[in-house]
Amino acid sequence: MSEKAQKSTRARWKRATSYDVAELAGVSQSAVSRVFQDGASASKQMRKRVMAAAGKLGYRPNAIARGLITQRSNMVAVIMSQQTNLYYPEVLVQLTQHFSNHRIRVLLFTLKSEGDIDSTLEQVLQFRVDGIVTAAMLSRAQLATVQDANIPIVFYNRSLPDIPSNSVRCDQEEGERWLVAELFDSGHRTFAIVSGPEDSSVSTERTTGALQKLREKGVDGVTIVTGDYGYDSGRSAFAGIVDRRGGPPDAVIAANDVMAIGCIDEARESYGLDVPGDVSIVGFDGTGPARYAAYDLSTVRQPVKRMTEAAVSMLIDRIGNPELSAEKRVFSGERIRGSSAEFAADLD
Amino acid sequence: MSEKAQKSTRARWKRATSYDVAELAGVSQSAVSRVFQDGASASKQMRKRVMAAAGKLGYRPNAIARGLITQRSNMVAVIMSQQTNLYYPEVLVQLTQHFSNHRIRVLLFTLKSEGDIDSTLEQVLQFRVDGIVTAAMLSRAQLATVQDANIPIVFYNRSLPDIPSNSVRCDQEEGERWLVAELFDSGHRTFAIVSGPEDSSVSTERTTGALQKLREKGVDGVTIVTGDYGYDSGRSAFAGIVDRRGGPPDAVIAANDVMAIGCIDEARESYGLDVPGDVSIVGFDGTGPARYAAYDLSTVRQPVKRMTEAAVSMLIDRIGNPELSAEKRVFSGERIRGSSAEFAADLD
DNA sequence: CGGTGCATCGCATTCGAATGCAATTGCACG
DNA sequence: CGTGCAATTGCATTCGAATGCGATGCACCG
Repeated sequence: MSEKAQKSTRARWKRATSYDVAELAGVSQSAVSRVFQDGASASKQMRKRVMAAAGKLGYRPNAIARGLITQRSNMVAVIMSQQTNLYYPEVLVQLTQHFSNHRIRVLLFTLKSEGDIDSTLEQVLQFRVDGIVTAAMLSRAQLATVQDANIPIVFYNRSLPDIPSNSVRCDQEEGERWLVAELFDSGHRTFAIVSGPEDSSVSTERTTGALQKLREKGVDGVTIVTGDYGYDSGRSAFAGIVDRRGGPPDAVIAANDVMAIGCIDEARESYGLDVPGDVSIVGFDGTGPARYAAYDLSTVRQPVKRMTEAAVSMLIDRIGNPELSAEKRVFSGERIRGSSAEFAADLD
Repeated sequence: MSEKAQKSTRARWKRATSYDVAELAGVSQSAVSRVFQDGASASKQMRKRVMAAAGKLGYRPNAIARGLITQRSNMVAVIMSQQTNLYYPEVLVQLTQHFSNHRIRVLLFTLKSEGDIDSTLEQVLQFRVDGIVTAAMLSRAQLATVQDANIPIVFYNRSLPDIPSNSVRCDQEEGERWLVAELFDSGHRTFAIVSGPEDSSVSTERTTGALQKLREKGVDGVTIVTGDYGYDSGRSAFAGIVDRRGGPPDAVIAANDVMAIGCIDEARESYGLDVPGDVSIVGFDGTGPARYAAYDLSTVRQPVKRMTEAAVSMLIDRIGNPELSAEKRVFSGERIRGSSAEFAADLD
């Protein structure tokens, strides 16, 4: 196993290259290269000799050098805005998993704020990734930069209107409209919204969807407070709502599950309210905690598995064929009726 | 911005190289290379000319090619066993963040099971990463492979006993002993343990720590059931415990917070038990949900920020100086008294 | 005005593997 | 045993940037 002694001229130890293997096996470097490829032609005995020598030297092909000559790094960049949103880790893991089935590796980029994309993007481009999946919004100029560099890109849960670009997303507005409709139809008349951070496009869409339906139903006087997707911000948001209105509304619509849970806890603990008796609270995402018995949220679950699969296959298709025209795929969320909101059970 | 028209002989578009820039600027390729480096010597006007040409061509240095010649990929591998454990995503994000402060990128590897490390490791090695952080256990042979390849590696939350290797971890056993001691001292006498998956070394340590202290206190007849770190497994684990014992124990020690929450829900909902009145339940990790008012777990929080910082700086030190001898850093967890377990408040 | 030293720049080579092309081998068949 | 075709193999070049070394220029000093 560990017979690396052969050339260890004291300290400096260089990793074996295909030339070393070739020399030891008494063949050419190209032969070695071919043995370590899939479709290449090499005789059975050649394979054996080369593999033997390679094993002895502990040789493995250098993916960096390979990438240089083949113009394929076999890496994709995944860009995520570093948010408290519990929902992204799952996305990340799924993406990684699916890509790895195609022998592609994920190079991870997280953003402190959605602000410093520019420098991040520069990095991404320098690494010559084969493609990009971004869960952070890009400006028109930034997208243009990427396209000029000829790198396929897929937007996750966001898309630029009127611009041909690839995206996979969950219909946030539709989901939110459903939640509101259910609340309204089961008798709720006063509403408050806890939105996410200002720079989150997902939050914007959710808020828009909710307001749309509320307006349609003729509801006004909706209190809107801003959170940061975190638990504490949910709690203080609820307090803020009660404060501003002088009492709780019939229903609170939180931009994600975690804040919804924060609202519930604050309602119960600090105001002694019954949820859903006194106030109904709904979330969005359908992440783990939404199912916890103490909360049992009504929410909309994003079909993460299907969405990530779609993103991966769209990207891979474009890597293989850059001429493919843009495509946007929109998935409906799965509607979940929990018990933290009083929905009329017989409707729908 | 988008003046990429210059050489677009129809379709095939090649990205600008340092030679293209050199030609346009009327200087040598080495000059271009030097302008794009930190410590290199280049006159002010040279900088200007080159930057102008580079801007016109949309040139950016090719990190792949650079990596080949400098023998530094500026990438590190992070290996995580794909687990439900809510706690890892945070670790991942933190690691990425800290590495990026050192201009190092994270190449992510997730494992379906801790089993297929071998193939994963092979991949890692092929990509010539500068270092590795692993949150999955490696066998002795696997570690040897990595060390033979001369790649610094840091274990996260696990370490090989008796083998000089770098690791950063939280003292799981100590934390668990504290939890058990508190429970015992406040009167609990019958115990059950919900462990994590068999192949999770972290779970093993936690269970060991708990059993240690229990034995020390003279407790026996401890029921042990196995879970998978997930919510549902927590619920069924509790049911299994009651089933096997013919009733609930005084206290349940879950290997992580999520399973603890599952236990609580099952106890309350399916058995009508009061937590912590009838049964005390403790967890481990100190992740977000542990603080939710409905659960308010007694748990041990891992100091993620400090641990990840430590891991990153240890690794970077070793990348800079491979001769540094091995080091193990152990952090104590932060002890959190929630209300899901009845601890005697006046002690300690 | 000649000499010394430093900053700057270009030349040529290097990193490790893939691949087009040509040369060689092997094999089947007549 | 000769021919033809296909499968192997080797040679030489290529990918894009970094860097040791030598050449040049310039300032400054005596």
